[in-house]
Amino acid sequence: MPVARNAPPPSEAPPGQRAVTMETVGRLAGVSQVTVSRALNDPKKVSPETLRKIQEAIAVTGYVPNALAGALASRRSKLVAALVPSLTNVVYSSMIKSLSDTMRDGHYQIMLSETGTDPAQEEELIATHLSRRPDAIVLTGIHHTANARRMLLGAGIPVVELWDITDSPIDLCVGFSHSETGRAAARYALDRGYDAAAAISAGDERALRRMSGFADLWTERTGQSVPSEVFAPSSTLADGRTGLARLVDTHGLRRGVIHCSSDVLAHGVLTEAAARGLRVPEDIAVIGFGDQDMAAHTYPALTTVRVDRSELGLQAAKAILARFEGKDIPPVTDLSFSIIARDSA
Amino acid sequence: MPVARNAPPPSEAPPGQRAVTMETVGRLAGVSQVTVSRALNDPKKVSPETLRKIQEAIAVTGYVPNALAGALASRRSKLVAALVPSLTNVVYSSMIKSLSDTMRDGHYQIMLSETGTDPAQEEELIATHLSRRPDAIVLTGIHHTANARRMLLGAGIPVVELWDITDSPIDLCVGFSHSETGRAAARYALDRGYDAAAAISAGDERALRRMSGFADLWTERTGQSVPSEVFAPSSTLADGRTGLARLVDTHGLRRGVIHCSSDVLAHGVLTEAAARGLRVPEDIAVIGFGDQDMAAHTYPALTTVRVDRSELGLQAAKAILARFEGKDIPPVTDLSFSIIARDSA
DNA sequence: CTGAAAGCGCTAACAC
DNA sequence: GTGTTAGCGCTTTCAG
Repeated sequence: MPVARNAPPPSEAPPGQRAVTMETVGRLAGVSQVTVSRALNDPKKVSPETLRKIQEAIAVTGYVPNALAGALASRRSKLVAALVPSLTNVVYSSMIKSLSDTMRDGHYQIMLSETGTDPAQEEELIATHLSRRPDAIVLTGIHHTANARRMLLGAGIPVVELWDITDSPIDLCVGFSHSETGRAAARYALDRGYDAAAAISAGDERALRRMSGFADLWTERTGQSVPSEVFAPSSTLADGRTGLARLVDTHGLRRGVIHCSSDVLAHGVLTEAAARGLRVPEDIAVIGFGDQDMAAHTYPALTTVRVDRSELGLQAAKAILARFEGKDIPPVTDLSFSIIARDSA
Repeated sequence: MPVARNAPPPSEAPPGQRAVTMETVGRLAGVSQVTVSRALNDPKKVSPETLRKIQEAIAVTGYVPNALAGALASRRSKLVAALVPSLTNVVYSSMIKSLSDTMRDGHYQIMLSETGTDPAQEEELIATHLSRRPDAIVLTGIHHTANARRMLLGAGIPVVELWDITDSPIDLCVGFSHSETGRAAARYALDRGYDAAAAISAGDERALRRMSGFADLWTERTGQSVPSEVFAPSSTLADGRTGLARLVDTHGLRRGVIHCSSDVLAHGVLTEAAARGLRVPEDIAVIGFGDQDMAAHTYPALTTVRVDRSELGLQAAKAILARFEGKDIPPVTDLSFSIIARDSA
C-alpha cells in the first residue's frame, strides 16, 4: 500500500486517495455492505463464519471506517466539544484530561479548542464546533455571548459550563465559587494572625473575582485596604516575581500575607522572595490557588486553595453520560474546594 | 428556540433535535438548497439580493451548517489530527498551540488527543482519528507500530512526525536530534570547566536519548562515568527534588554539573538545592532542557537547551499547508536548538 | 442471520 | 446567477 512521497493531490482535489469502503470489504468477504456494518457495530448479529471472513477482508484491505458517514447517518458523532481559555495552562488541561479519559471509556472523543478570554472569540469557536455536530459540549465558565447561548440551546445537546458556578446554567454546570475561594483564603490568613495583606492576580475575570473575594473579606474584617498587582490573564512565574517586587518596591510592603490568583504566581513570589533574601513565611507569607502538582514541592511548600480538577472533569463527563442515558440529573454541581495548609502561610 | 431542561432524548434516540438544514433555509429565502450552499461557500457566485435573503433566513432559523455532511460530500474535513504524549505538558501543548493557530488561519481545526508513551496506544488513537477523515495528521516522535505506519500511508494524507528527527520519515518530519542536545550540553559544561557530572532524566525514550547524549560525550572526553537518576516519563518538580536528593545522599555527589532532561526537573533540582543550602552553581550546577517560560525566571536563572516549540508547530503547519497546495517540499526539517547560558551553570 | 431500499445534509458536476 | 441530478459512505428500517 505505497503512497507517492511528495506527490500529493493539488489543493483542488480531495486530499485522501479513494479509501476502502464497507462495500469493498463486503464484496471481498462475499457479503453485502450492511453485513459489514453489523459486524463492526454489533458482531453478535452476524454468524461467526461470516464475521471471520469480514475480519479477514478488513485486515487485507486495511479498511478504516468512515466516522463522518457513520455520524451523518446515525445522527450521533461520538464527539464531545470542549473549549478552554488556554491549552498551555495545566489548570485547564488537567481537567480536560480527566474529562477526556472518562469520555473515552464511553467511546467518545474530545474536540478541544482554545478560546482565550474573549467571549466573542469563544462564540466563533462554538459555532465551528457545533457545525461538527458534537453529541455534547463543554465550556469553561459561565459568561457567554447572547448569540452563543442561542446556538447552544438550538443544538439540542447537553451543554456543560465548567470551572465556575451559577444558579442559571445554560443546561448543566459543574464548578465552584471563585469569590468564595478568595474569602476562604482571607479567613485562613486572619486565623493565622497575619495583620497585613496584599494580592497579586492574573487579569482574567475569574482570577479577579478570587482576588476580590480575598480583598473584600479582608477589608470587612480589618478595615485595611489590600494593595494589589494585576497582570495578563495567563499568569507566569515572571509575573509573580514582578508582582512581589512591585509590592515591596513601590507599595512599600514589608510584611504580611500575599494572596495569589494561581500557584504559578505564588511560585514566582516564592522565587522573588528567595532572590531578595526575604523569609517565607516570617517576612512575607504566600497563599496560592489551584494546588498544582508542584505546590507541595516548592520551597517552602505552598499553602494553597485546592480545587480537584480531575474531579471536575470527571463530574462533567458523568453528567454528560447520564444525559445520554436519558437520566434526569441535577443541573448544577458545586464541587467546592479546600485550603491546604503547608509552609508558605 | 427553547429547549427542555433535563429532558433529553434517551440514549437510543439521536441526541440532537432535528436541526435546520440548507433546504429549510432555502425555502425560507425562496431559493433552492444549492444556492444556500453557494451563498455560504462562495458568496460572489450569488446575487446580492438573494444573498441578503439567505442571510436573513439563516439569522431567523439559527442555521448552523453540518460540517459532517459537507466533509463527506467534499471529501475534505478541514480537520487536522494531532497526537501528543501528554496534554498537560507545556512542552507539547505550546507546540500544538502554534500549530493550531497557524492551521486556523487556513480554516483548519485541530483534533487533539493524548497518546501516553505507549506506541500501541498511539496506534489505537491513530485509527480513531483516521476514521474521522482528517486532511492531515501530526504525530509526536518517530517511533510508531508497523500497523500504524500502514494505516498512515493508506490514508493518503500528509503525515508529520514532530519533535524528533529521522532520515526516513513516514512522510514529513519536523524536529531536531535529541541526543545532540545532550552532547551540546556536555560540551558546554566541559567548556565551563566543570569536572564532575550527573544526570536526572524522565523515563521516556527521547528524554533518555538526551541523557545518553550528555553522558556519552562526557565519558568520551573525561573517562568519567555519569551517575544518573531516572523517573517516570512525565517529569515533575518533585522528581527533580528527589533526583538531587538521591544523587547527593546515595551517590555521594558533592559537586559538579547536573544534566536534566527537562526544565521542570531542573527547577526541582534548584528547589532541592535551596532547601539544602547548596549553592548554585558553585556547589552544583544545573542544565535544563526546553527553555520553558519559567526558565529565565527561576532563582538562579536556568541555563538550558532552547528548542523553539512555536517554530516547530509553525513549520509543521506550513509543511501541511504547502502539501495541500500541491507544493513539492523537502520531507525533513531540522530545526536544531541552542544553549542558553544563564546563571545555573 | 442477511439483504434491499431509503435516506443523513451536503458538494460536485452539469444544465439552462 | 440558479436549479437539477448524483452521489459521499454509512445506519436504519423493513423484508425474508
